[in-house]
Amino acid sequence: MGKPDNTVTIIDVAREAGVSNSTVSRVVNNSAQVSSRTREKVLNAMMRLGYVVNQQARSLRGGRSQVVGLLVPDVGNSYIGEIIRGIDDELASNQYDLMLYTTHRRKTKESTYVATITRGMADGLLLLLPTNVAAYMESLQARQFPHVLIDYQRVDNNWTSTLQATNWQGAYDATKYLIELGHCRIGYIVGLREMQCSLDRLSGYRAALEDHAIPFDPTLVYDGDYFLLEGYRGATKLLELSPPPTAIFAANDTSALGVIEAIRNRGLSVPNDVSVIGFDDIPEAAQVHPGLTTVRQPLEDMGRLAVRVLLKQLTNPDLPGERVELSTELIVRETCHPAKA
Amino acid sequence: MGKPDNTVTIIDVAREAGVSNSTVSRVVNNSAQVSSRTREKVLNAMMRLGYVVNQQARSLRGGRSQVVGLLVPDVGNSYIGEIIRGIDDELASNQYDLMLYTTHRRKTKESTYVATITRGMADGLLLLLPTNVAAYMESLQARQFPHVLIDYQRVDNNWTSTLQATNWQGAYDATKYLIELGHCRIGYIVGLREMQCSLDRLSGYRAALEDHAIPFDPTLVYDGDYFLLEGYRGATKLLELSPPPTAIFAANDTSALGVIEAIRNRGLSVPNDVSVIGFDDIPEAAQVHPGLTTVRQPLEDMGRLAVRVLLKQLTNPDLPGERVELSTELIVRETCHPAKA
DNA sequence: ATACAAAATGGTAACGTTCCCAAAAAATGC
DNA sequence: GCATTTTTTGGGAACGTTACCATTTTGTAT
Repeated sequence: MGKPDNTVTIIDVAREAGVSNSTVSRVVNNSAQVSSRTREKVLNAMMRLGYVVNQQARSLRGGRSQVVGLLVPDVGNSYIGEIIRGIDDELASNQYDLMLYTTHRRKTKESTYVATITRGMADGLLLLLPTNVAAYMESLQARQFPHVLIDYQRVDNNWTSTLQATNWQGAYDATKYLIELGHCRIGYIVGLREMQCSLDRLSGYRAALEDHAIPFDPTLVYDGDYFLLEGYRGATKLLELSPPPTAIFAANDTSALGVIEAIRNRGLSVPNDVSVIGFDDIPEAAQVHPGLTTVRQPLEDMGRLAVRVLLKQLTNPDLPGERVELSTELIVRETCHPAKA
Repeated sequence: MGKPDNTVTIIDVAREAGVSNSTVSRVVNNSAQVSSRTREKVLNAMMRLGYVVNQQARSLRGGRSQVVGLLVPDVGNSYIGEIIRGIDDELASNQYDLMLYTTHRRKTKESTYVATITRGMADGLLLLLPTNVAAYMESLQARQFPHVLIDYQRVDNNWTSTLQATNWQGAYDATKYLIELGHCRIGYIVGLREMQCSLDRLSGYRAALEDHAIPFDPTLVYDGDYFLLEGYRGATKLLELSPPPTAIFAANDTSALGVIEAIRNRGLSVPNDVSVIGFDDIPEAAQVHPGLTTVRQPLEDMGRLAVRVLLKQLTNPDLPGERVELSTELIVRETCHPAKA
C-alpha cells in the first residue's frame, strides 16, 4: 500500500519473503521442488506486493512470449468475426494474447506483416484467408515458424497446418437439397475465384447437378466476390434470363442477402417465387426474415481448433503439419420452397 | 543464406561492420550523431545479416514496447470493423502493433483484460464502447496509464481522453430532415440505454420534435439493442399502432436494416409507405437497395484520431486528457420520401 | 604548431527473468 | 554417529538492448 508506482520485481518478492530470487522464480513457474513452507511464504509475499511477471524479461531469457499473431484480410464481417471469437476465446484460456494484423487484401501488406510477426514477439502465426501465401511460405518453413492456415488449402509441404470446412460437401448438400425440392434451374453466385474454397464449393454444386442428371448451364453461374452488392447484381442478372432460375445458391450468406434483395426488388417473393440458400451461417442468417436456409460452417469451432493445432505445434515443434477438416451442416430455415409444378 | 536459424543480434552487426554495439544501436535508433561513413557501413552490415531489432530486449531496457492494447466488445460488425480499420492503419504507420482483446460484453472479462494490459506489455490502451469503466478507471489513473475511450463520455477526471461523434446533433439532423419531409409520426428505435451515445441520440430526436412543435409520443419509441433482430421487432410493433408512424428512425444502421425488413414483411414498401433513416453509415448502408439514408459517423477517422490522441499522450504523459468530438453528416440516399398528404 | 572545442565512437552496467551449478539442509542406511 | 543420498535453496551468468560516461578522433581558432 505504501509503495509508489514502481513495478515490483521478483527480487522485491524475494527480499520480502526472505528467500532468493531463484526460489521465487521456481514458485512462479511451479517448476522444481519447493518445500510447502517456503512456497507459502513466497506466495504471501507476492500477494502482499502485488507481483506480476514481466513477460518481456521472461521471453528475452529465451522462453515463450505468450503471444500469437493473427493475420486477417479484414475485420468487421460476421464470418471473420465468428472465427476470431473462437480464436480469441481459446487463446485466452491458454494464457495467450492476440496480436492482430489486418491486410485489407493488400498483398504487400500481408507479406510485410508476416515478416514482422515471425521475427517479432509472436510465438506462432494464424493466417485467415491468406491471399499471398507463396510470398512468405518459404521463409516460414525455413525458420520453422509454427503456423496454421485457416481456409486455405493449396499447400504442398509437410510443415504447414491447414484447417477448413468441407466446402465441397457443403455445396453438394445444398444443391442436392434444392434439387430434391424439385428445382432444376439453380443459379449459383461464385465467391472470389482466387480462393480455393470458392472453387471447391462451385465444384460441389456441379457434382450435385451431375449426379442428378441436370446438365450444367454456365449462364446460371455468376462470378461474385462474397460481398452483398455482387450478390445483388448477380441475382438481378440471373433473373433476367428466360426462363429465370427457380432457386439461387450463393457462395456465402452475405451475398445471399444481396440475392434476396434483388429478388424482392423485382417484385418477386422469397421463397414463393425463388428459393435462396447461402453458405456460412453467420448470425444474421438467423435474424433475417424469412430465416435464411444455409450451409453451416462451425466458424467459432474453426477458430478454436486452429488455436489448438497451433499450440500443439508450439509445444512440439518437429511434429508435421496437420490437415483438419470440419464438417458442414445444412441448416434449413425458411428461404427454400418446393419448386412450382 | 549460409547462416543457420540463429537470430542475429546487434553484436553480430557490430562485429560485421567493425564498430561497437553502441554505434549500431545509435544507427538503429538514429539517435545521436554518427558519421555518414560509419552509418553506411552499419546499414550495410544490417542488410547483409538481416538484422531485426528485438522488441522485448528493447522494452525490457525501459523503452516503449510499441504495442497498443485495444479492448472491443466484439469484432464482426461493420461499425467496429470500420473503427478498427482506422486504428490499425494509423498504428501501423507509426510502427505500433495492436493487441486485441474482445470482451463479448462480459464485464468481468473487461476489467480482467484491462489489468492484464496495463501491467503487461502495452504502452497504451484504447477502449471501444466500454461498459464497465468504473471498475478500472481508478487504477488506470493511479498508474497514469495512457488511455483513450472511444464512444463513451461520462468521465469526470482530467486524465482520460475521450472521443466520439456528435451523437445528439446527428440525431437532431436526421429527425429534422424527416420532419421537413412532412413526417410527424416518427418512430424511434433506441440503442442500448446503458450507453451514453444511445441517450444522446434519443435526446437529439426529442429536441428536434420539440423545436418543430411536434409533441413527443412515448408509444413511438421502442427500446432496441443495436442489433438487427430488435430493429425488426421494434418496427413490427410500431407498425401495429394506429395510426402507424410514417417514418422510422433507427439508432444505428444495423437495426435500420431490421426495420426495413419488418416493413416489407408487412407488405409495405420503403420508402413509399414508410421512410427509414439509420445512423452510422456502415458500408452495407450503401450496398443495400434502396440505399439507406443515414447519419454518417466518420468511423475510420475516429479510429485514426483515437490513435493520434493516444500517441500524443504517450510521448507527453502529463498532458491532460483531450475531449474530441467529430461531426456527423446526413447522407441522403433512397429510403426517405416526403410524407403523403 | 598548439590548444581547445566539438563530434564520433567505445566500454559497460542495467532492465527482470530463467536456469545451470554448487552449496546447504534434510533424510536415509549402515 | 558417520557416510551417503536426496531434497531444497542460493549464486550468478546470460538473454539483447540502451544510455551514461569515458575515450578517441576530428575540426577550428589562435
